[in-house]
Amino acid sequence: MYSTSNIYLDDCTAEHLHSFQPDPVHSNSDASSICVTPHQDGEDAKMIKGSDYYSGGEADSSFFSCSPVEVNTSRDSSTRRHPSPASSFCAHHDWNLSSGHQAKRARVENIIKGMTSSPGMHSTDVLTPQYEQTEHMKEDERNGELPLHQENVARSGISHSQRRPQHLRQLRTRFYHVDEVTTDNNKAEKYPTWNISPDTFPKDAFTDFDLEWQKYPSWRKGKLMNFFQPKPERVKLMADVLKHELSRAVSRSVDSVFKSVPLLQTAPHNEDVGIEKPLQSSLCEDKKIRLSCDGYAKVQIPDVQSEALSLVVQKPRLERCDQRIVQPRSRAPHNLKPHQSFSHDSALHDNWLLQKNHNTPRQQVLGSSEVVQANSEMFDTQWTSVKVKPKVNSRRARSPHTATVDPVLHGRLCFPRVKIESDSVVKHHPYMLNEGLTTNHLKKAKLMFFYTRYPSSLVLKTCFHDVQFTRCITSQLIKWFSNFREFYYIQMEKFARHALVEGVADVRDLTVGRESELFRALNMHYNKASDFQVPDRFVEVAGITLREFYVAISMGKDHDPSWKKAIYKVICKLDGDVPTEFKSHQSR
DNA sequence: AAGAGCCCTG
DNA sequence: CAGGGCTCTT
Repeated sequence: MYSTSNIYLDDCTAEHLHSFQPDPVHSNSDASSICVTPHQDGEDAKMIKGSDYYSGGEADSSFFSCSPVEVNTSRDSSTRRHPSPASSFCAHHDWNLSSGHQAKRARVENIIKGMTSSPGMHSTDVLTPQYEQTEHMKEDERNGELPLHQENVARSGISHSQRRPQHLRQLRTRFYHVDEVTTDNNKAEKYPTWNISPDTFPKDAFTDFDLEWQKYPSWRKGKLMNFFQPKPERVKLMADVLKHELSRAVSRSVDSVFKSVPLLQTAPHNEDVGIEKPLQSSLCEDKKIRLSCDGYAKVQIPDVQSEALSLVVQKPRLERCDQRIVQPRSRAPHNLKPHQSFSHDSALHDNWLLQKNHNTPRQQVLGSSEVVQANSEMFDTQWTSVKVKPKVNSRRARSPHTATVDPVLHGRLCFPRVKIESDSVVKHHPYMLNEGLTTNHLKKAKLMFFYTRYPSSLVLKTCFHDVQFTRCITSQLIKWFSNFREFYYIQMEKFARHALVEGVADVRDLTVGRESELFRALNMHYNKASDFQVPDRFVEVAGITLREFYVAISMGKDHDPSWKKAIYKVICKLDGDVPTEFKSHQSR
């Protein structure tokens, strides 16, 4: 009897299995995915909210193709007794029903069919031609019923928020009718009529029933039949639906909380600690995450709130960072992203932008009216595209730890030669430490060079909080800065000699401006993208360095093998503090 | 002796 | 940028 429907449902099962692919594009054109995707937990739930999900007219039509009969929502049962197009699929049935019974049965089948219509089937493809074949006499009536359906299909321009309630209303309506069908089954004819008020049932419990229906073969194949069974069975089904809906809603809520809110963002904000006593950080290191010898991360939550907690404070608040903060040079502050989630990269980028906002007093004056009321979310836009790159350190790339690390932690730990394609993996392990340095660490180190040419290991540890400091890591960082200095001094010597050759007579004429060639060379090296606002202090230090070289060379000191050391001594004293933002736990 | 830093090289 | 040798300082 219901073989046709069941076969159809089986087909739909396959479709829905496919539709579980979290592919928004796919969803767009796949009606079944509309029904299935909501079932996907957490991350995929975002897709539902996304405009993609309901954006296309095709999606609209697909959605409604799920329930071609639902549009027949009139309470006038007398006009509903017609064979549905679905009944034509049941050509092999040998029942000798009255036309009225056939019509009712066909309607039920049509409901089922509508619920499980295959992906990409436009409602009109399924429904209209057969209607035209079998329902000529009902043409006027259908025209009266379809508008709700077709109007929605045609209304591709309306927003998701506008459409969604309509979807829900129709889903509800559908199930009222299903209930009506089953209720009428209990009546004399054992066939549906359409007299039951929708108010009989808790509407919201069924808003997604259609979706659930298609997700659970047992419901489709078994429970479906319950609609034609005595009321106790039906009530049981309703109860099942309600139970499932409730549990699913709870699950979704929990998932969404844990996925949308970085796990420890809810932890007490510890930025005060990081800002007010940044240099104490290393003293607290041992309270933080420790990595066991086999490379597995061992997370320890400190007994006392300290740097370890601050480690998980992912987003600095600009307004608290520094009074010198002004608007970024090149990015508008309103470039906000609705959802901000922490990631390895975004953290670095936050830092990076915070640095960018670090300006000198002169710039403060100029930009004081544009002080960023920073929402740290604004930074993610630029950084989410950056993937964790293989560690820079080739030596550590050969670390045996790599092989033993939990794959889930891999992304967070930024192990060498691991290309992390999924930010989601990276984002959800805020307690993890990097075992190695990444290119983002290198970028940060370069930016730090604008403030300090000779960072102490303490400063390095403070600024690279997310790195498990080993001797190797420390020496690598030191080596980086050694290389930075090398380039810096080479440039200085080069330009000093060039100035001498040029015939610059007075040292006071030797200045470094932001438009100078020397500055451009330095900026290109340490700030290649030029997206960081180089602090004026660095420009000043560069000028001093240049003049030191100029004087030394002009005085012939360069004949001394160690003539640069005196200059180094001067320059190292010009080191300034690294801005707090570099230290406040966003070193990645 | 150990470590820091510079220099040179690839 | 990394590796290695070298010098210098502690």
